[in-house]
Amino acid sequence: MVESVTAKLILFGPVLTLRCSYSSTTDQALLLNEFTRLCYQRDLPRALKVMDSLQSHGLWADSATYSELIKCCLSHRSVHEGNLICRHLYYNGHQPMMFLVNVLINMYVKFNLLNDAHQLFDQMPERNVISWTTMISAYSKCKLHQKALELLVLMLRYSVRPNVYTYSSLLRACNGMFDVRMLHCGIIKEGLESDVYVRSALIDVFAKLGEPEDALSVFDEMVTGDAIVWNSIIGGFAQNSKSDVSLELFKRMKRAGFIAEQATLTSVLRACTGLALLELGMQAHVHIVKYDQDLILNNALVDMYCKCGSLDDARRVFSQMKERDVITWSTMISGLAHNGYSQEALKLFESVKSSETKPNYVTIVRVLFACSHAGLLEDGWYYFRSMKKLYGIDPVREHYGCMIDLLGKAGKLDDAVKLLNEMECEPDAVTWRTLLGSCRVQGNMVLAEYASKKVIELDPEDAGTYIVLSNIYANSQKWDSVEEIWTRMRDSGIKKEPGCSWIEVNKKIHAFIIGDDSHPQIIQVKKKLNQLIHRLIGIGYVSKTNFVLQDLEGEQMEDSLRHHSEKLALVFGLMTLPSEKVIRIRKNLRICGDCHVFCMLVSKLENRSIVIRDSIRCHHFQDGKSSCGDYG
DNA sequence: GTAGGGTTAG
Repeated sequence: MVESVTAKLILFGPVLTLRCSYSSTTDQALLLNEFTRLCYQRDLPRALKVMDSLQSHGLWADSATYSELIKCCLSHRSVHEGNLICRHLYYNGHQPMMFLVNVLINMYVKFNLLNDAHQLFDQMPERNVISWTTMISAYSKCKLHQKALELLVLMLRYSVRPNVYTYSSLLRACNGMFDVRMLHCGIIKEGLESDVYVRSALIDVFAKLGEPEDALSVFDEMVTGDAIVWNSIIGGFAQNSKSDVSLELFKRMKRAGFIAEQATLTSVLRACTGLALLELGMQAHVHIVKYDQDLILNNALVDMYCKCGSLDDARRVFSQMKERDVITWSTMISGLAHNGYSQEALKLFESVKSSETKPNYVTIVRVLFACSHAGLLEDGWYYFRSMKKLYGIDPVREHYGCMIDLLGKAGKLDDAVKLLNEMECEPDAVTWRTLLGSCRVQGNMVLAEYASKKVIELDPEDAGTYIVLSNIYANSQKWDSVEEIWTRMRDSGIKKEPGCSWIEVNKKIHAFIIGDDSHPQIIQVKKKLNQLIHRLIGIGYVSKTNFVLQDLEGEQMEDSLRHHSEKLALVFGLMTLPSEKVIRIRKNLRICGDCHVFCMLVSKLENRSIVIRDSIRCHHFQDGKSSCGDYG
């Protein structure tokens, strides 16, 4: 490493030694003065010229002056000039002060030239905590967490004590709880846990690793905080599917007198998206108007409107955006498909070509998702086969997953299996679950048994797999096998997630859970539901009894379907919302075939628009039809 | 004097 720096110096040296015109001490002092003046004026070109003359005299200015000049290089992103300064400082075996080397290392880090930074670091005769922290921070930012931790061990070996800067940098590099616990102990031992940066890093890393309780306890122990720590905790919960906690914390933040900025509002939108809270999301939109050209916020807004099933609003925000990036396009493509407009999604993707944006692998995943959601087999094959050639993107698991779904749902299970076997990466639980889903649609029990075995091997805790398999058996009246599955689930302590639907009425969220009568108006709701069912039967409604999970007969069988949570939420909506208002429901699981028919008929009978977001898509019911076509 | 924090698609 040292050799390469020396090589740079030799290359640079001889040219400059020719320009020697100053000789007396006064001249030298004047030259140094001139240099300092130019550096503080940030006049980079002239300062560099004078630097040449200094070098030919073997003169060096003071460290603060060079530090100014380097700042100037950084603000202009002038890598070449930064290199010239570095060579000058090491010219002729000169050793710059430790402080200045730290500044240089930092410069290389900011230029993303980690090797150059590390080279200077390696040849330092002495290093202080700042030298170490600069390198650790650099590796943390590049997600080279192992390297960052190695440097911590080394610095301790050199008896340099880490400080709050070191720890806050290091925490960002953690990707396992072991490292976090170890660092957390170090932080407490050194008495550094009250530092606000350390705390926000701890909160972020706990949230990132799916330990929101730990994140919250670090947050709650804090005596003083600032807006960014609030953003950390609100964002942390929003990213971990704990949107309700995130919104509660947002309320607390406002009560504490903090103003919501872009980052806060983005997380709040994400939380609204997670809970499908359109009304609240729209309220947030009002506060966002002053940041109307903030790209990240607008992206979050588009996503919120799409996932809350309000496509017109999403389209409006999208079309008014002055700047769009790959996330904007991917979000809108995905959002259209999510709401049943796959053809429009593909058209939009075609128009990405005339924009400046280059699609990335996520964009292609969303395009294939659009194809699979509408059964667009030919389009799917076209995009899948051409992605490498047209966009230079190699297919990964998610791309294969969409294709397997597309083929399987289109009845081409053999082709789906063939593609699964051809995958360059190992299929994971999600891949096999996708195939299993297709087996349910196609009623292929043999393949379903094989696929579910694979899913259970890879993800034994997932209740959904057992449920799908039990559904397949139930459809074929194989009640012994159904019973066997349920026994197996009981024995392994795996619990089925109960079906739950939520509806927002008058700024309050009402939850309806299957088998749970705790909603205060549940008796009226059920009574009204029964009346509605009778009226629907009058116009031809027949319960699709094969969606029942247990071996029940006749009346009982119909009853358990009758009380699916989305039906209860829908009836509650009919009872409480004004007739012109769209009824919007979010459900945690997929909507079942019976409820799907039920909603279509209700939309016609009651002349209502109904939007139900289930675990993978939005269904818009209007005038007896659903936006998802046959691909529910 | 030089080193550390929050936000968007999957």
